[in-house]
This record gives sequence, structure tokens and C-alpha cells, in this order.
Amino acid sequence: MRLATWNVNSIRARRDRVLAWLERSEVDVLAMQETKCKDEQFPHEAFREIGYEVAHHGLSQWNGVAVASRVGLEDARPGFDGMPGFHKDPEMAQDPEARAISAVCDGVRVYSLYIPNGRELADPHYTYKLDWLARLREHAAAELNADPSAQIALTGDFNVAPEDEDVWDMEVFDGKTHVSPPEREAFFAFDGAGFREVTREHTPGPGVYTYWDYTGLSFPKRKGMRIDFQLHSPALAARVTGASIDREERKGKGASDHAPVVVDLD
DNA sequence: ATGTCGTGGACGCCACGA
Repeated sequence: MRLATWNVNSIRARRDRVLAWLERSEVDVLAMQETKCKDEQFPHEAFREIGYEVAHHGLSQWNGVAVASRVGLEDARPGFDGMPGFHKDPEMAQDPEARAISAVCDGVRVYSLYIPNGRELADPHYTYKLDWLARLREHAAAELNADPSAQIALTGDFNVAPEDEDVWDMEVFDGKTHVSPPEREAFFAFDGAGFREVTREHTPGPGVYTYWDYTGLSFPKRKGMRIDFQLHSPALAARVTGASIDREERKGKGASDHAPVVVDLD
């Protein structure tokens, strides 16, 4: 089975490009983030025509996550137990956001995750990001604890660059989000919960990224970040035979600012 | 070979998020 994750940055703007990529990439399951649409706006029929069933969770023009599969799609669940919401005023009620969905595809529970950006270190969004990651870890740990043989994939845009080599210049990120010690601790805590990041060993750096900002010619200048990952439970990680980052998809007009991150399973 | 992109609201720009 081939399992991919891709922040598509609007499925309506990217529909034909995503479909064309699916048709030639031999991907069986694709987790998408930032679909930027409500459920009724998702182009389910176009995916169905090329053989993929889709579970989508979108509440507004922000966020939006989906799992597309051509090997079965069962028990789709939006969110996860304990998922926090957000409001820019911490005193107000926190609004739910469409940042997580999961479904079982050929025996694997695949999560599509869009971790909050954090914005600035002093922003409430940063606290939200850390809380969101901690709650996700607690949920994933409980799910694995209930069945240690479960095949679980936590895939998506983590908005964390875990290693210094995951950004093009650490000095530029001094005092910024994505590289702060608490964010990195929150990321590595998944390892302690039994979830191993499986793509890096097959796509070693430095200079290997999954995201390049649209501004300032960052892609041709190779100023990117590695922030998209796949964290697998032990039973799933044992099946991994390879991984790749399709940076060709970042090229040309109409590209997402993220590249697909692909894992091959036996 | 490329000097941001996408969405929505009230337009033909602005606000917002990234």
C-alpha cells in the first residue's frame, strides 16, 4: 500500500492538479490538509470518478482535512477525543476547528492532521498549538494502548521543524514558531507514546524540505522547511519499505506551497 | 525561469490566515 499526506492549500483551487497527481502516483490513500472548504463544497464526485472515496471535514474557508482512499474507507471520524478549539480571546468560548479526521483504510487508521500554526510565540495561537499537540498525543497513546497491534498513521502538516536542518537557516528562525524547544518537545513526545516518524530515514537531509513559502522566490532559492510527517504505530512502521517527498509537485503555476510526502508499505 | 496565494465580503480592493 502507498500512503501519502499533502497540504493541498485549497482543494477547489487545486482539484485538477491533485487528481492528476493521484492518477499517476499510484497512491492508495491520501490524507489532505487545508482543503479550505465546507463538506458540501468538496468535489467528491471528481474523486469518485477516478476510484477514490473521500471522508472530508470542513467547517468554513479555514483549515479542512480529508482522507481519500481507493482501498476502502470505513469508520470516518472528524476530530479526536479531547481536541481543543480556539478563540483569539482566551476568555471566550473556544470554537471548534476542522483540523483532524481519521478513517480506516485497508486495516490502517489514517489520520489527516493540520496542526495549528502558532503564529507568534506570544500569541494565544501558540499556546493552542502546544495544547493541541499534547491532546493529540494523549489520544493517540490511549488508542495504541487499547490495542498495541493497531496500525495507526498520524500524518499531516505538523507545523514543527523538529531538527535544525529542517529549516534553511536557523538564525532566521530565532525567536520564531516552528523551531522553539516546547514545539519540538511536543513533537518528539509522540515517539515516547510509541509513534515513530518514518519518512526522514528514507529522505535524509540536510536541505530536504516539504514546504516552501510562496513569498520571495523561496522555492528556487531552496529556502524550505520540513514540517510534514508521517508518525506510525509499531505495527505499521514495521511495514514501511520506503518514503519520498515529491518536490516536483511544488513546481510550476498553480502549485501548493507543500509537497506530498509518500510512504510505501509492504 | 520563478519576484505570494486563497477565500470571502462587499466589490473591482481589503481583511485575514499562512
